[in-house]
Amino acid sequence: MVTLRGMAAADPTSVADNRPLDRIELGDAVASRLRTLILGGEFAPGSRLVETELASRFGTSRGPVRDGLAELERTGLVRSVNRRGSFVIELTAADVDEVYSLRTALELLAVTRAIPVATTATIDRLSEAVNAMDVSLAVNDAPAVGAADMAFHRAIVEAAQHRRLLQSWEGLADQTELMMQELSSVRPELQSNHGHHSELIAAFAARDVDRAVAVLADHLDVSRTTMVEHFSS
Amino acid sequence: MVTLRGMAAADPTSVADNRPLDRIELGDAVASRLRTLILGGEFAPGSRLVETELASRFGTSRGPVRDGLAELERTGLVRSVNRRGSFVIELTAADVDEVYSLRTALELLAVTRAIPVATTATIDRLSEAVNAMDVSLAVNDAPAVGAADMAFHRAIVEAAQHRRLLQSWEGLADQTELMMQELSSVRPELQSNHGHHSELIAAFAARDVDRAVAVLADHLDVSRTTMVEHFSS
DNA sequence: GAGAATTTGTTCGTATGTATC
DNA sequence: TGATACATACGAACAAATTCT
Repeated sequence: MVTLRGMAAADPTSVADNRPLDRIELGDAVASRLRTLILGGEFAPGSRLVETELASRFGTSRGPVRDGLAELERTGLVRSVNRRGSFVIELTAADVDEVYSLRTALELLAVTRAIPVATTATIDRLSEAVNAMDVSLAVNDAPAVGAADMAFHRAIVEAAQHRRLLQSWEGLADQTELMMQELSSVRPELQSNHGHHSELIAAFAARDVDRAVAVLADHLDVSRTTMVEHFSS
Repeated sequence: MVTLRGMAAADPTSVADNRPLDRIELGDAVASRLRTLILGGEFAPGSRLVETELASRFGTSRGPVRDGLAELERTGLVRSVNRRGSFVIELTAADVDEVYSLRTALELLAVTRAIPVATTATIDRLSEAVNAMDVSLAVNDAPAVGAADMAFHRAIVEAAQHRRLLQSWEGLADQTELMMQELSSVRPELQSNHGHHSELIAAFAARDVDRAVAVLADHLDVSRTTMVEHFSS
């Protein structure tokens, strides 16, 4: 029977985001906590993620754990094989190349679409992200620097107001952050390209798409080179 | 009632999707068959997808149905809201714009990376897809034309040998095919740009990246314009 | 607005497939 | 290679939330 309930529902993404933690579905909570554990190094790359073990650790049953693992598989942090289980991804130089080439394509599209619709609020958000990065740099908190760096890039992508673009980009964000953690734990001095970030904000303020594209492409290329080098050795 | 498991066991060779159902998990089977139903118009855009109804239709429990719905949510064909259920997406002109702008960015990256590593096998696969499209055009099988068109573009993306690029692109393929079905059911004469496809193959054969990028960008822009126009009215 | 019905989220038991000794 | 242990895939029932009458 056709009911009236099929009508357009509210935007699910806006519902899921800022909500008290105990109201979130367990599957999302599992994904969130497991993500933190992986990015924090608790589960090293290649580790097996056993459903029953995670279920008892998080105090739920295996159902929500399956949901959470599926979500993290979507973001690329976890890889699942039929009947064999789930594992934390292991990153090679080829993976770094894939992530950065794709991020470049996506973020260049993002600035192109973002600048024409940017407001002062957009600029403010970018500046805040840079400030947060400076603060974390000052206290030598490498994980926080990486997170702030990604927040900066996320702000650019969000400014494009392009749902599918953001979704694709999010499929690379966690993997990028994992790379950053791995790099900064060995070579903490290689973090940040503060100059690039400021230049990019200036290009946004001037609504100069060409310059923003050039700066961002250069910025990502520098990062990519550093990363590829690290993961090749 | 024909169950997925039962059907696979009874007659593994001739299933509706010509895929070996007995070797894949039920969740994937549900996703595959539900995708065909949606793209075939059985479930119209906006339709509610009730887990219990799908479970009885496919002869499984709700577990695999949930897995299948999650998979189709990943490809963008289905949208789920916490505690409210899953729905077939509804496409607006804004969605068309998003899909095509993102597809353009992804497929331009694809040709750029594919041409340097292309072999004669790559060219063959592209030609086969064009031939399949011609055959379907000759017999006025609109859904098959759309499927063959997407197979052509998929061949380009696969040729880039870039896992994450393919994954991102697949998040748009089903949505594009849904658009094509909706368009061709109303304006069947608007399908195909055969000239563009041949030109693109020529550019591949000549290893001319610049020309391939130009042709593909033009091709996608023409398609986008047609689509946006249709979905605006 | 309250209660009933429907539907989703969750839990747990069972069976099958995988890995190991 | 064969048997055993273990983890995942699936099914069925319970509980909570949303929608409809």
